[in-house]
Parts: sequence; C-alpha cells; structure tokens
Amino acid sequence: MPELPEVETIRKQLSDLIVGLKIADIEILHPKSFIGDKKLALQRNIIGVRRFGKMLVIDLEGDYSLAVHLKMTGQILCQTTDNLPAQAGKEQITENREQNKHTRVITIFTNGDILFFNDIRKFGWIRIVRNETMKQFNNVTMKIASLKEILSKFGPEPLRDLTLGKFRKILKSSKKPVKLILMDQEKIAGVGNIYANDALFLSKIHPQKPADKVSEIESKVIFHKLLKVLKEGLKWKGASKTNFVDVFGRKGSMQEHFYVYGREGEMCVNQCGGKIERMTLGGRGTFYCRKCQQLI
DNA sequence: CTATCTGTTCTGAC
DNA sequence: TGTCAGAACAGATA
Repeated sequence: MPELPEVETIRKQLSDLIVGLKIADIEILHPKSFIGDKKLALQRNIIGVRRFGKMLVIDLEGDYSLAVHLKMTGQILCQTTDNLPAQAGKEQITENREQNKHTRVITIFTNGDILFFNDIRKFGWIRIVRNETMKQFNNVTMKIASLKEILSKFGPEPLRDLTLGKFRKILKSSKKPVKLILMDQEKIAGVGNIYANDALFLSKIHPQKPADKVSEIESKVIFHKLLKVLKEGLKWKGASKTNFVDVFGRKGSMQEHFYVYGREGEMCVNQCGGKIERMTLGGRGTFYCRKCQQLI
C-alpha cells in the first residue's frame, strides 16, 4: 500500500533513472490503466519526477505530464541497461523486472530502458495531464485534465508545507475521528492507513477521538509523531507488508518497524502489558493499544 | 470449495 | 453540503 514514504522512495529512484530519457513507445496492455492519448507523450523527453501526496508526476518536455497513482497494488519497475546501483544485492530482489501477468503498461525509452507499470488489482492508473506551461487551448486540449486542477484538491504536504498551526486548524474543523482526518487526502496529502495508525499510537491518542476534541498539546504531539513515522518510512525505504517494491524490485523494511499496524494480538511495544487490538474505522483496519490510547 | 478480508479513491444515494 | 455504503478488482487467507 504505497503511501507517502513508498511513493517518495520510488520518485527519487525514478528521477535518477529516467530524467533525460525520451519516450519511444507506450504499450497499453490494460486500457483502464492508461487514461488519455498516449501519442501526447511519445518522442518527449523526461524533464523531472515530482510527488504530490501519493501521486507521482513525470514531467515531459512540452505541455504535458504523466500522472501516476499506484492505489493499492501498483508497482513501477525499471529495466535499465546499466542495471542495479552498486550496493544493491541481488538477493534483495523479490520482483523480476520483466513483463508478468500483472503488467498493465509498458513504457519504452529510445535508449532501450523499459518501465513496467504492474498492478494486481487494476485500481491504479497513469494519465496524461496538461501542465501549467500550456497557454494555447483548442477543443481537444481543453478536455485534458489539468494538473493544477487535480492538485487543488490535495491538502498540504506533511514534510513540506504542513505547519503546526495549519495542522491544528485542520483538526479543529471536524468532528470526525482523528484517524480519518489524518488519512483525508484533501486535508493532508500522502498519509494512509499504516502511518496514521502508528502516528496515533506514538501520540497515545485513540484513533476514534473526535478531531475537534484533540487538545492543543495533543495536536502538537500528533504533528511531530506523524512527521517522525513518515521519516522512518523514508529511512527504511517504505513498507512492504503486501506488495510494495521499489523500481529495482526490492522490498522496503518499514514493516519490520511497525508499532501497531498489523500487529493484532501482539504485546504493546511500550511494555504496558496491553495487547494490540483491531477495530474497523471508516472501513479500514485500525490498530491500537487500549491501555496506551484511551478514548476519554 | 466458498466466504471473507485486504485498502485507496471515486461515485451515487440520502 | 456532508456522510457513508458500495464499487472498481484480484488474490491471500479462513
């Protein structure tokens, strides 16, 4: 389940590998996985790779970009001519960087490098968007989604624009359970189930606590713990509890450092004697220590 | 074998 | 305008 740290891990690697390359062809094996006219991307140079929340944006020379959302099971794998970074052991590779039955889109560069977009559940997508450089419009280009419009629905980036002041305002503005607010992409971009669970555990705040009932002191704690778990996710190159891999097919190791996520029935790491419990909140698995995270 | 669960985001009903 | 179930899917697990 790629969240901010997983997508950022991919972004960094992708940026090193594909900036400067030119797209020769895009093979669409599953039509729903690619939205828009692929011709707009052909013969274009890659000039950058950005990330907004859980979304990647591959900027092309000219007026278009490719936006990529991995949703739950998406993977991006690079087959490069110069192969792996020197430090990468071959034993770490869990996913072959070749076409498989879950490959939905294949991007081929003029130098022979290949990018595979694999997605078991077919929820993810790549779409052509027009970026801000576009000045002249016609009937066709008007209909292409604009990056600015998509991004206007995104909340602030936790590791960039989110401040404690903004965070407090966000919490105060809703009576919903605080965990749902952390995961609301329109309020804060990039936080998903894993990091929301762990941030609240470290903050000793119950996931169901109404956001507007979180005190000033508590909100400061959550703010800092949220940044802490996201940075840990980055340090461990993402969480691979299910099928996240980086562009080289390697798993991250954040799953070895989870505090509560997926640890139902295990003892609380705070040595409080409590067990980690699971409940469903907003339709998603929610893990917490009843002893450490009281709902007062 | 069937039923249930997994988790991100969008859609449509109320 | 907000809330929430259900859908989009396929595979792992019970």
